[in-house]
Amino acid sequence: MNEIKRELAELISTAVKKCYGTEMSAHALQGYLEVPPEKSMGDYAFPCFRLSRELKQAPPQIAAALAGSINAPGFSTAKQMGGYLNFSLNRSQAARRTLDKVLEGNYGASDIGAGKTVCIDYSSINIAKRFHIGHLSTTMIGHSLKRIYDYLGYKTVGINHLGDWGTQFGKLISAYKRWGTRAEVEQGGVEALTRLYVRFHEESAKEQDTLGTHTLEDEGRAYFKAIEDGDPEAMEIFNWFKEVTLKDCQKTYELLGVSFDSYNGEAFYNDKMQSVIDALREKGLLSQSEGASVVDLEAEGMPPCLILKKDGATLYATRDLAAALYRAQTYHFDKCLYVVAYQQDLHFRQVFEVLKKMGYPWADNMVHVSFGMVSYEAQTLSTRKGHIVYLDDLLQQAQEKALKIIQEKSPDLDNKQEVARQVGVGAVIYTDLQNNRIKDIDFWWDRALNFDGESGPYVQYTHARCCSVLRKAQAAGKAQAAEEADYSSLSDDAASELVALLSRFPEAVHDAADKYEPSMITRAITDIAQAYNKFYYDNRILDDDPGVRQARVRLTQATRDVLKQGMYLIGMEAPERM
RNA sequence: GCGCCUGUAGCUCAGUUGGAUAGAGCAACGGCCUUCUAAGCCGUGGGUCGGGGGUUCGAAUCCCUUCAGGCGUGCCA
Repeated sequence: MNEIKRELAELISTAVKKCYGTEMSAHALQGYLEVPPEKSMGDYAFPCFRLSRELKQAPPQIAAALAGSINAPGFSTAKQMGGYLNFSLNRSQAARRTLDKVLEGNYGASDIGAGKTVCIDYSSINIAKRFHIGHLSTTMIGHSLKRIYDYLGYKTVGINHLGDWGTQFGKLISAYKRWGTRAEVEQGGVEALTRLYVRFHEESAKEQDTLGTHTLEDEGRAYFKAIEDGDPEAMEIFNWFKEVTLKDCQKTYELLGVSFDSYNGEAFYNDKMQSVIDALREKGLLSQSEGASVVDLEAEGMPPCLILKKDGATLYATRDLAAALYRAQTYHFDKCLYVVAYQQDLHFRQVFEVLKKMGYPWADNMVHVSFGMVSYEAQTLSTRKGHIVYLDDLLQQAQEKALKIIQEKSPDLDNKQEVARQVGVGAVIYTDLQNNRIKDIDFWWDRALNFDGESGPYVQYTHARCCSVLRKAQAAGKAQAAEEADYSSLSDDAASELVALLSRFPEAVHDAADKYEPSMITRAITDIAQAYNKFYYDNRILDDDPGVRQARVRLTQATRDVLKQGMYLIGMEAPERM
């Protein structure tokens, strides 16, 4: 994966053999290689403490012995520093190799996923609810993971597991039939549906307080029963509500650049649960407890998994089991990811455990990719209290702010609206994928709309800056053939740091996939942008010397490509001017 | 009560399967545009890595314990 590390590991392996006569696999040694805390110590370090036991010698002596027997001119020098064996790469050569590799194209891509399928369950919106900031993480983490796995050669299936089942939809139909009109819903979209739903609750509460009756609640339940039974009128209205919701959300998805391969949600699995229940019975896993049918998980240290209520109705877990089985049969996945907030941690552990008990070997390939909660100015999000930030409002504000800055700083830009969209939306996405997903997010407007420092616009700006330099290079007809580049001009600290970061980008992509952590890519491109900006100030790219100029132009090209690819992998667009 | 997660600079967070003097950004203050995009760059200040034990040549990282916060804990999803 990282050629440089691999070769260093081979050098160490050979040296160990030569000095001590001991066989140590380069592959194992490679894992020990690390980056020293300071540039002056070298580019890679090998801690010899790990070998002292086996080689029966003190670490500094091992380091000294190995350093003495390593001789790789033109590649790297090795020296002993305390218990470390430190390598200083030949910077020109490292630059040449890294840039050649990056500029080949598809840098960081891989075929390790060839022939394998990953299902990703993300976003999973609820019908008749507006898209708000609480839905952003599942949407963007899932979308990013899809792009990352695609890039590593996997076949990916993006699934929007719609929340389209439950009594609330019966209530919604009841409310619509009592107080709603077709035109109102056509025009108002999800907001109109939400108003109807809120009114239902108000009227129902009023009814119970003043009359002590439950006519509305009963009516809502009856309509849900009608949906369950496939009543044509109820189904017609319900399906229409679904369309209205999806149409509304589609606008936001388009803005975010997010798409799905399947919208099979809870309703879709309605007729697929009986076979799950039958299978559980057959395998003798179902037991009765307090009137309900459950799978006992006491041995696994978990509360029982509820499969059927005492009235025989199915539950959330039943539906998720049916969905898992369907996905296994339909997609033959090698991995099935659920990008869902950590509140549902226990639920997924139970469902996965039940699948395991059912004897499905693929049960081990189910992963709950959990993430933190979103609050708004230190308080819980609440639709009813109006303490909420809708995603389209956030994206709108972000775009407006971006446009204002563009008008200030780049009044001559042609496609201001377009760039404002890319930058505004990019800022929101970046912020969402900036930190480890497990962290809770407390939303504050000023933070969300921060365009300075470590931010989406910062990375985009650096990319645009690269593009600008490259345009100038092109315009001046100064683009030279690759062979003429003088890589020794990339030996300064700023350039070699940038080269080192570029060389580690493929590892970041792999790590992000392994850990289901898009933020690792966000961080990698932020570091690269920082390194480039430093390099940019220390050096004049379009130097008069053709060889120097060519080397710096190539480094700029490589930076642009990696930034663009990295942004793509987290779902950001990369404007060429801003 | 029990289970899971989180705790690092004033704030938001990084910190690679344990490694060298714990790093960024924001905020504060001070510099840098007659040179390729100043949404940028450079500098200054700022830390009992929640506390206490332990393992180790070495701990922010692993183990135990304790404190604080969040989430979950049977018929919602």
